Amino acid sequence: MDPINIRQLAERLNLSVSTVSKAFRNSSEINSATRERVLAMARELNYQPNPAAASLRTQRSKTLAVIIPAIDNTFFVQALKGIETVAREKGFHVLIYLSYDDHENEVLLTQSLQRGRIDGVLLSIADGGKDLGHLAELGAKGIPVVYFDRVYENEEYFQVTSDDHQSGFAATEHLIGLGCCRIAHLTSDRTLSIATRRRQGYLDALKKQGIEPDAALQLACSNDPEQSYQAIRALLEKEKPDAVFSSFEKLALLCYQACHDLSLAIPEAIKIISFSNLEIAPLLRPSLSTVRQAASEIGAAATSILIAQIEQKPLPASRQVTFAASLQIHASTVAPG
Amino acid sequence: MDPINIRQLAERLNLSVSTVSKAFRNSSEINSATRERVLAMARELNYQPNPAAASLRTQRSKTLAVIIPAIDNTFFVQALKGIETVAREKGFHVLIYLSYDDHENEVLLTQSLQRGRIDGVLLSIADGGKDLGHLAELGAKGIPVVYFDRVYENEEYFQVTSDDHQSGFAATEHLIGLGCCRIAHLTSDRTLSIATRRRQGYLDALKKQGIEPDAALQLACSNDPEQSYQAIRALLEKEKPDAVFSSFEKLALLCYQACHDLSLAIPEAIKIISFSNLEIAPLLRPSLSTVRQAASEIGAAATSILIAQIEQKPLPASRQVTFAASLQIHASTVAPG
DNA sequence: TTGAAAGCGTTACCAC
DNA sequence: GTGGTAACGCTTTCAA
Repeated sequence: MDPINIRQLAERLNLSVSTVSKAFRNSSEINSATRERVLAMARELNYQPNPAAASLRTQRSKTLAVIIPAIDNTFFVQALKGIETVAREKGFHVLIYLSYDDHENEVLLTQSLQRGRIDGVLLSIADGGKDLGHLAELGAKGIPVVYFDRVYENEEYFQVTSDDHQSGFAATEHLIGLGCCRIAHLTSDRTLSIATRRRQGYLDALKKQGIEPDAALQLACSNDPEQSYQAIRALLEKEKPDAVFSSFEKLALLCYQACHDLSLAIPEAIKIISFSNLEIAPLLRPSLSTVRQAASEIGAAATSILIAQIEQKPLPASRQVTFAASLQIHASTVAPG
Repeated sequence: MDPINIRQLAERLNLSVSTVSKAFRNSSEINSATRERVLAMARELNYQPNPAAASLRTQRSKTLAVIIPAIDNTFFVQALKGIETVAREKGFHVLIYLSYDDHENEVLLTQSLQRGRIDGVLLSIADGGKDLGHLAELGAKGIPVVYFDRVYENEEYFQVTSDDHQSGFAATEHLIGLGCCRIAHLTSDRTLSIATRRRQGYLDALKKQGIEPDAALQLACSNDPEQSYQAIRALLEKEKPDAVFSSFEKLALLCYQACHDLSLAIPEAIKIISFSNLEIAPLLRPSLSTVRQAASEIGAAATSILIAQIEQKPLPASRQVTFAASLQIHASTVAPG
C-alpha cells in the first residue's frame, strides 16, 4: 500500500541500492540473473521508482508540454492523437495547455514552463500578430521547442507544417477550374503563418490564371463567431462571389450557415472549399469539399523530432518539415449540371 | 541562462536558503520587507523553483492525470476544457492519456501511473464489460480518483455524470409525443454505465406509455464504424422504425449516413435524436436533435472535487454528482406537416 | 524573524 | 559485477 523505495527493495534482495538501480536501467554491468531477481522482487513488492527523485537527479522528466490554441478543432485533436501516441511509445508523458487563441495566455503559459517539469515543448502559436519575445525566451532557457502548424517563423527552430501555400493554391485552382471567377477568401488572423501562406497560395493561383485579386472579396475575420458570421454574410450579399475558399474550418461552417440563411444554393449558386479536418464534412448537406491536413502525422513528426532533440539523436537535415495536404472534393464544389 | 537554484538566490540576497524558501511560500514567519526583496531578486535573476525537488520533498506534484477513451468526441473535448481551466486556476498541471476505448490500454495506463508523478486521476472508463480490478488497485495505491461520465460504479469513489437515465427517458418521451411507436435504440458497449442508464431511460419511457419494448429494435453496436453502419442499415431496412434514439453521437451520424443511403427522409419517414455535444449538429441537414450534456461543467466539477480531495478540503456530501442534460430540438425530430 | 541541517529517492561516480 | 556515497534542489523542523 505505502509505496516502497529502492532502498527497501535492495534490503529485501540483500543487494545494494546501486545494483538495484543499475538493474532497472539494465546496465550492462549487471549479471542478468540478478537483474531478473531484482525485477521479480520489484513486481512482487509493487515497486515503482519515484519520478521526482529520478528527475531531480537526471534533470530529465520524460515529460513534454503541448501548448495549442484550441481543442475544439479537429486539426488539433488529430495532431494531439499523433503526439500522444508517439510520446507514449517513447516513454514520454504529455502535459496539455490551452492558450485559447489568446496571446496573453500563451505568454503566461510559456513563462510558467519551468525547466525541470518538462523536457521539451510542442507549440502552435495563438496569435502571430503579437510580440513573440516569449518564444525567444523559451528557446533561450535551453528548452527544446518544436513548432507545428502555426509556427514561429524563425530559422532556429524546427517547424512542422502542411504545404499551406501549395494547398491554398490547389484549392483555388480547383475553383477556377470549375469556372469560378469571383472567388472570395476567408481567413482569420492574417498574421498567423498558416494564414499568410494559404492566402498567398490563393493570390498566386488567381494571378496565374490572370484573375485580378479583389480586396473586397478577401475577408479577415475575428475570433468572435457572431461578428464573423455577420461579416461573411455581408460579403456574400454585397459581393456575390461565385465561390469561397476558406482557410479555416470554423469560417467555412459560418459560411454554410450564412448561405443557408440567404438561401444561396451550394454548389449551384456558390461553391465552397475549406481547410478542414472535420471527419463529418461528408455528412454536411451538401457535403463539404476540404483541404485536409495530415494532422496526426504532423503531431507525430513534431513529437519525434522533439524527442530526438531531447535525447540528442539524429535530426532531420532541414528545420522545415512539411506534409502534403490533400484535396477532398465533395458536393460543395461540384460543377453544376 | 542556466537555471539558478534557491541556494544561489539566497547567496545573492545574503539570506539563508530556508528564509528564501519561506518567503516564496509566503510564510507568516517572514518579514514582508524581506519577502519583497526575495521576490524582486527572484524576478531579476529569473529564478524558478525546481518542481522535481519540491515534489520529492513534499510528495506532491501539482499534476493531475486525465485518462479518457477518446478525444475525437465532442463530449470529451469539452470536458477537457473544463478540466484544464479549473486545473490551471488552482495551479495544477494536466497530463493526458488516451485509452482509445481499449481496456488493455487503460489497464497499462493505470498501472504506469506512479505515485509521485501525479496527485490524482480523472478517469472515464474505456470498457465496462471487463474486469475493473485495475481501478480498485489504483484506489488501493492511495491515489485519489474521480470518475466522470463513464464511471466506475463503486460507492467508494466520486462519480460525476449526467442524469443519463432521465435524459434517455426524456428523449424517448419526446419521440413518443411526436406519435412515434416503433422507436429503435442505438447503443454501443452495453456494459458502460452510461449505456445501461440511457437505455433504461428508453425502456422506462416506453413502458410508461404502454409500448412493449421490442428487442429487434434495440441495437448494440461495436466500435468498428463499418460494422456498425451495416448493422444500423440492416435494422432500418428490416424493422422500419419510425424513430431512432441513439445513446452515442457516432452512431447517430452513421444512422444519418444510412438514412441518406436508403433515401429515408428525416424527419418525415424517420425521426432521429441522439446524445451528442456536437456543436455543428444544427448544421447537419436536417439539423440534428440532441441530448446535450453539460460537458465542460462535468469536467470542471470532477476536477474541483479531485483537487479538494488532494488538498483535504471540504467535499460534496454525496459521492454521486449529477448534471442535467438538455434536449435540443431541431429538424430531425419535428412533427411532419 | 532568521538560519542550520536533515532528509525526500534517485543516479552515477568511484572503489573494490 | 557489486557496493558505498555524494550529490540533485527543495522543504521543514528545530535552534538561535
